[in-house]
Amino acid sequence: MSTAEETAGGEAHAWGEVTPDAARRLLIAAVEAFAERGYHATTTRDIAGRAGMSPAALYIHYKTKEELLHRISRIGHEKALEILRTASRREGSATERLADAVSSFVRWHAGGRTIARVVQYELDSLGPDARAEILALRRQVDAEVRGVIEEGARSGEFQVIDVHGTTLAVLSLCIDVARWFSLDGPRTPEEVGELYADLVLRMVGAVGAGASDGATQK
Amino acid sequence: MSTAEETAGGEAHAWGEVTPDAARRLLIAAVEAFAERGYHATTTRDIAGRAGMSPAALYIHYKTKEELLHRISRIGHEKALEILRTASRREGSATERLADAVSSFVRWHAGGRTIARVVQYELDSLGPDARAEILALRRQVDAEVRGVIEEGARSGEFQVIDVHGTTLAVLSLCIDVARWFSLDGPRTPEEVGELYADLVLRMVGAVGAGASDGATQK
DNA sequence: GCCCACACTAAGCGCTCGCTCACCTTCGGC
DNA sequence: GCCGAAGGTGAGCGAGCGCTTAGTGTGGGC
Repeated sequence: MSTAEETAGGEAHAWGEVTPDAARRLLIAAVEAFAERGYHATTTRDIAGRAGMSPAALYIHYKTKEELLHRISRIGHEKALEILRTASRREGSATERLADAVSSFVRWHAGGRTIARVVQYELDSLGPDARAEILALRRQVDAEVRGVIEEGARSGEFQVIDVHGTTLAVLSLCIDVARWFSLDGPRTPEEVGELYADLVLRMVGAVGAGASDGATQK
Repeated sequence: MSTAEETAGGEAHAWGEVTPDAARRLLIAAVEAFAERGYHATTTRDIAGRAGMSPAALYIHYKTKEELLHRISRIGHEKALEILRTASRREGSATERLADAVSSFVRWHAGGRTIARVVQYELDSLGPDARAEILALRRQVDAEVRGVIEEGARSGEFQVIDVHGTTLAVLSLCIDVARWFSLDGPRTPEEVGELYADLVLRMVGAVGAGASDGATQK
């Protein structure tokens, strides 16, 4: 069996901010287990075992199993928000920024599929307080994408009828990548990111998008 | 508390094929519970309670809790496949058929949100044999949508670079509706269906799609 | 070289889970 | 009007759950 760090740790997420070392190993083990089996089907014994520790060791670093999910969810959402902010606030046209946002957001959902699955699908397993905190982060994610689409629509770059609905659809498309993507599949995260960026530009009616020669972005 | 039939039964799915009556009530109760809390977080006592029966009654009609999920999953996937087949095999242009398929598929995911959630997100909770059976149905769903997109691409109606990837994205968009849609939200299932049909026609580069006046379909 | 704070383990507590079993109704066939 | 099958119940089993507690090894400060 491989250790937790060889699999989830290789997913381009540093987890550097989590200390001490044992707490980080437990967190990575929990991300893996939650992504594979779901929060409720994962036992604390399984998490501790993946981290190479006894079941009781978990409770030295975390108060409950739910605290693990809460921490994972917050770190993941903060990372997702950072990715979208970087893309949407750089210089460039709305078209360029939307394409960048979608492709990098999709790359994160595909490449870091284990954490993305936990972030996107285990939200309901959190208690009311923790869920409320995470939902606030999600509203910021939504606002970031909506902002770019709104700008493009106002400037005439995009042809959008329903900005809120289209924002929802764009995020929806990106998020669902975490459900179906597999590293064993025929596509790399980069390829899916590029394809999806092109599809989204078509959805918003960006000028020049959807031409027969393919993507307008590189 | 309301009974199972008042809520999930009102979701425009007949469940008529399930007999006897007690078995149907249990199935509807299970759909509700699985959709709300997830398969693993749902107890057999909860299901039986919602159906107004004792915990032991469940085992007269079903061998295990997993058999309930299997039955629900198969019925749901068959319904989904039927919806897509009806739309994709009717007469009309590829544009009309794709718009019809997307809008009716989305309406089903939004209006029948409880069963759609179970169908789309509890697949991994099935055992290997049951999952294999359901995956075969999902390949048929995929093929149905891909067929329409392929026809439109071949005839020149659509401008599609990657047929498989675009099919994946279209289905992805529809399926994710089950995750976020709420009847308490600002949109009706019909409105989302129309919006999404328009967005999908833009994605495939259908001629006339994405004009400033909105949807090309009614 | 002693000591204690710290990280960790072995054992197990109380509870709830999926599921079973002995028994009880109800009801159509004759 | 008796009878067996079908459908239901109350009680509870064995297992595994989240989590706790008493005790152990260890490394830095003095």
